[in-house]
Amino acid sequence: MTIKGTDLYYQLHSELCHVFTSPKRLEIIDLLRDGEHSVQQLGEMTGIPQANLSQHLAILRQQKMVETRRDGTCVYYSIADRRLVKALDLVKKMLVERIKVEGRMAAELAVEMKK
Amino acid sequence: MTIKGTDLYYQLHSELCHVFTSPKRLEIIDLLRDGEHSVQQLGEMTGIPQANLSQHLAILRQQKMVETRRDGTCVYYSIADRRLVKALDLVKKMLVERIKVEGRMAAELAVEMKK
DNA sequence: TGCTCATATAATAATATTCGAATATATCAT
DNA sequence: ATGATATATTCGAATATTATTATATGAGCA
Repeated sequence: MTIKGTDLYYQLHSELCHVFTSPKRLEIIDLLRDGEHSVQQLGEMTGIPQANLSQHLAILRQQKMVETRRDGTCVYYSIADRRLVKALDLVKKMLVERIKVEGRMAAELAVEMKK
Repeated sequence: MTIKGTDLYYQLHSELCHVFTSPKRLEIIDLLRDGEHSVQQLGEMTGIPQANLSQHLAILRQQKMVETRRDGTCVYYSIADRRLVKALDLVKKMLVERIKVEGRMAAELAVEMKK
């Protein structure tokens, strides 16, 4: 008996991936990639309003994508599982490659249209 | 000049990841993992109604996650970029591991409560 | 051409997600 | 305890996503 391939599995998997479908959350993850940051620091770096930032961090927490450490009144966030970064990097590579190809196509099209 | 780290980049990245946030799309991707299938076959395997299936396939197409090949009236779908599968497998591993840990915790909790 | 099968698209209703404003909690210093 | 700072939560409105029904396209065949 395994959970793989069941409705419940796909449900949980999609809930996990839901974390990736907000530009703001991706930016937060990117900032945490090289080490922990406090909520305040993240706020300054991203410009996201406090409440909204806290909401996004709550989603990351719920999916156990980040860990927190309290120091006084500050809470420091960090990546909980490096595979998260690895998975995102794979998708990033696909994206960057596609943008390059499309950029090239756009350039070629521009040349064509001059003729 | 690079697109990485820009608002546009995170926007595009989140749109790509949007593909992963539907249990049905994850199931479709899983079925295509080992080779192409026609829309009809996918319909039979998943039980998803034709129109809805077609909509999900359209989203996968838009994000260039799948390729299509026409043979007569049938359209065969296949994975366009293997990194897609690789990225999903990383997330899957995280998920399976977590379920195992939580299952163990639930079992321990049950034992505790008997006492 | 007209018919049928396979697939795609459009429109709509139900549902889920996002963000901002207000409020609550937690820690520290006085 | 009171006040100040940092973070979290709740609620509601705007927006986006999903599934269903109906309709359209496109290929093959009589």
